[in-house]
Amino acid sequence: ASTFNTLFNGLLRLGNLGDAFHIAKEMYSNGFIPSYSSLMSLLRKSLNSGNLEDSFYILELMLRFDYFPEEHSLSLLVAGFCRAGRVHEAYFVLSVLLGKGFSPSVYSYNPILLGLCRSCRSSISLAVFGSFWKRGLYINEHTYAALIYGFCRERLYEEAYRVLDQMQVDGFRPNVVLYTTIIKFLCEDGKIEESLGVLNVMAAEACEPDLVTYNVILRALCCCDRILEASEFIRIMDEKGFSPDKFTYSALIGGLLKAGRVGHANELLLDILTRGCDMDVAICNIYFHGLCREYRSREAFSLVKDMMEKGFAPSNVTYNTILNGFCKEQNVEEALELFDCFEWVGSGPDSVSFNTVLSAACKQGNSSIIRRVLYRMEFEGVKLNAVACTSLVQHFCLVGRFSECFKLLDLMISDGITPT
RNA sequence: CCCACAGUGCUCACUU
Repeated sequence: ASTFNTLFNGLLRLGNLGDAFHIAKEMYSNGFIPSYSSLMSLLRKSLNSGNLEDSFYILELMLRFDYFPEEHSLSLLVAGFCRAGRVHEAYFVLSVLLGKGFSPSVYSYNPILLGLCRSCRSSISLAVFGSFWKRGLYINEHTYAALIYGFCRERLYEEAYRVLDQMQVDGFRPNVVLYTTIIKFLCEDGKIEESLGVLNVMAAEACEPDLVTYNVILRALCCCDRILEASEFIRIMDEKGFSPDKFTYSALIGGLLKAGRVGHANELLLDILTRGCDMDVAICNIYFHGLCREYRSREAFSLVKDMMEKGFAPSNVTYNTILNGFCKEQNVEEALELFDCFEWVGSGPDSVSFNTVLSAACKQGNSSIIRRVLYRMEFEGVKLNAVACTSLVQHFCLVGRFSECFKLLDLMISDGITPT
């Protein structure tokens, strides 16, 4: 056993997690027991490296030795799965632990509730919450917040308000973040009056709105061309000592553009850009988008390159905007070539990047480009989503290839993609 | 003791 332990700890210290895990498994099959602290150390390192799979198996091995994980590590694993959209696995981990008599903390089960809510399964989330409640697990304001978030997102406001009431009955006070969440969903759903009502509730509850709250409301007001009310809010903000940030500006400009106030939007945009304090990507992207809308996408692209020389860091949205511009000008083939010219950030081109070119190719009926885009998506591991499927279905219907349409519909059903 | 959980802007098809 001491040989194994020495080896295990050495590998661990070297950061060779794979082999360390292997040794631990060997120990298990030979009837030796590694120490709790060394297995926890392995789990922590694995989690820090961001590998959920390995971490999962390490935890599984620990459970075979009847070791429970540290709360913090467990929450990292659970939250990691949830963030990756793998709520199922997170839930599985937690239920196994519950079955063994372990009592997880809010940090481990709140992410599951939120994960369920993010995937539009708020009712299930509520049921899970109910079962946790019955087991007597402690809950906190985030527990309620997750449910309220989910119900609002699914536009089930009655349910959301019910949870909000219950929360207060249970002795928790809703905070700014929670109220702002509700306000945001109401605004997105076009229920501005109701969202302003929530603002009044906040005032009654002595809960002060913050800059985020105001940014949400300003955007909503600008979107439906209620500029006077927006200016009134700006005055109030000023009175309260809030100074606008980059979110405020992009919310205002974006909202004005949505309302078709191109002139006002440009005025504000140029004002900010020429003042040129710190260049914000999102605000620059709005400008690039404006150029592209006027069929000046090449100009936009050279501008991006020039600005990069001066230290500007484009985002993937910047690149997607340029792609969209090229496609609008019917240069779809060239847009596809641009994929290799961009210095993509993070995990590379995303579904919007591909959808932009794919939908343009579908509109043109250019099956050669469609094939190449699909191939590349496969290669990059980007899955077809509702937007991509809709574009393709439309294209196949147009060219009379109905069998392909049905194949796509099958794929959508099996992948759980909701048609629009 | 610390650490780990929720809210805001910019880009894609359809719809209009």
